[in-house]
Amino acid sequence: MSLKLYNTLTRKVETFEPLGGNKVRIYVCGVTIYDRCHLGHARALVIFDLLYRFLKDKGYEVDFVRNFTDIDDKILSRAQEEKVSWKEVVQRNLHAFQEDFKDFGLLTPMVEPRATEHIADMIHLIELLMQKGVAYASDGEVFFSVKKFPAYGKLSGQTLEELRSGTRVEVNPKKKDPEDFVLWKASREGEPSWPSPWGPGRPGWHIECSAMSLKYLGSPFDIHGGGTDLIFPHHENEIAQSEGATGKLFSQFWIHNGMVTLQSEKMSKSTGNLTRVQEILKKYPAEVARFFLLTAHYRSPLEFSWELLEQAEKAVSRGYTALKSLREGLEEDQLPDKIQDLLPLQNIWQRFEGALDNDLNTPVAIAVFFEAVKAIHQAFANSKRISHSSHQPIFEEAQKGFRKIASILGAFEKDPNDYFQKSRLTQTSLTDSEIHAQIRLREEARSRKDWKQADIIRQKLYDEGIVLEDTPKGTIWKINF
RNA sequence: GGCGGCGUACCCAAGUGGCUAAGGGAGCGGUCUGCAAAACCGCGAUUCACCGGUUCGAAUCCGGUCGCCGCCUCCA
Repeated sequence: MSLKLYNTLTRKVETFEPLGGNKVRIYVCGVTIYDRCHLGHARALVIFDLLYRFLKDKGYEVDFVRNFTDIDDKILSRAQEEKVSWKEVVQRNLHAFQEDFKDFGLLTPMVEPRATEHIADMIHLIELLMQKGVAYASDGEVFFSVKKFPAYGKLSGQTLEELRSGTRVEVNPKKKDPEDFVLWKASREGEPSWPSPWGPGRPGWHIECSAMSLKYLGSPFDIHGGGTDLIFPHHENEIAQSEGATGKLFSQFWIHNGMVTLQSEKMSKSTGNLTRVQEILKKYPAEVARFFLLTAHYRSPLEFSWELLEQAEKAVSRGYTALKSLREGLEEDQLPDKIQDLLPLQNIWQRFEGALDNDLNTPVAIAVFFEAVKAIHQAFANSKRISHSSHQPIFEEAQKGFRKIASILGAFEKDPNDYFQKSRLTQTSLTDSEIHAQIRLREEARSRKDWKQADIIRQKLYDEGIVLEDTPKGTIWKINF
């Protein structure tokens, strides 16, 4: 099975083959830490995390780099607004990032470089660009000369003229051509600055990603990722800088994820049209958010609403319910003696992998998972459970497949009981033992057929966010999301 | 204006030339249950924005129309 990915550079789905044998090198643009992250950031993080997991599973040795932009105009203006130091803004939002994403199942990248820790690398790169004659200094600033790089526009599919016609920003008079972009900025009074051959200043936005990716991955490397909104100008400029400096191809694949929308409009920090990760985690486990982000293909826009998140939660619960039956059936050696339809349970991993091989088609991959979930439910609902079921090998195989799938999705990895009972803090103030005490009281009421009292207890728990289910094995409880 | 993409059931979402148009959620009827919940069974798009065309055959290819979105400015 070979992985096919849509390459923005060629605008085609292409078979992915690493440049360096078994080694895959990926660079993904991370976030600028001037504010709390919203769901759009989460989507990019989750999608590239899935790709990372999938490549590792295929046996590749993956060098995965994801940066933090910790110096730029927004950070400075935020610091000014709040009358705190820019370092404080950075530190606070870095903590917030870690807090927001700690339960998202994001694998730790090989390196998470920060721009401010690579100033020297950027200066070197700029010097190299100056030597090559594609960059020029002007009054303490350094610009990249776009017309010296003939391939400019190859990623965004636009010619220089086309890009020019759309120019809406006022032109910095220090530039020779309006499309030139800044590599190094002169610092103003009170702004952070680093010494450089062109005077004290700070790096432009694009140069950090070139410097850090080239440093940790070399070039060419395999995959460069980020949101579609980064294609122009950020990634276009990265290509210009990196290829201009090295004379070599920068990245062979460019993968871009679609935007998360809110009321059909792109989520964006600058417009305030957003839902923060933090808000979502108050109502749902991170796992539900992660699952939700994978329900659409990564290149499509994904509309967020609380109703859609609720739908995702229902789906996750359904999955866990099946995993719970399967797990307990195997543990207790009480498995169905009949299975109506074996197909959905066979080769689930292969079919799941096949879906992801097709340009990371997570909706199909998830559908494969749910076909198997349904088959488990059917078997357990429509057949007697016996010990030493002749179907045990099939169920064991299915469980292995589920585990493998879960390890790629980064969801359904928990003990189902933990998912149902511990996956978030509810509004409930009740402790485990208090809930069990209530359940025991209700059991007593039920045993004397005092249905009224039993229902009062159940309703009381329901009001506390706890749902009871009476099963043949006794009453169990779940958090009601 | 340029570039890219989308429009599939009540909602979300796959399918990119040919088995009965996946999967999830909601709804309705039924089974189970003291009642619920969960789960199961059944129902639900003769149809894929619209109009033409190509083809033995199209949601899938081509042309046009309408509507929506992203980028062209900081942005995942």
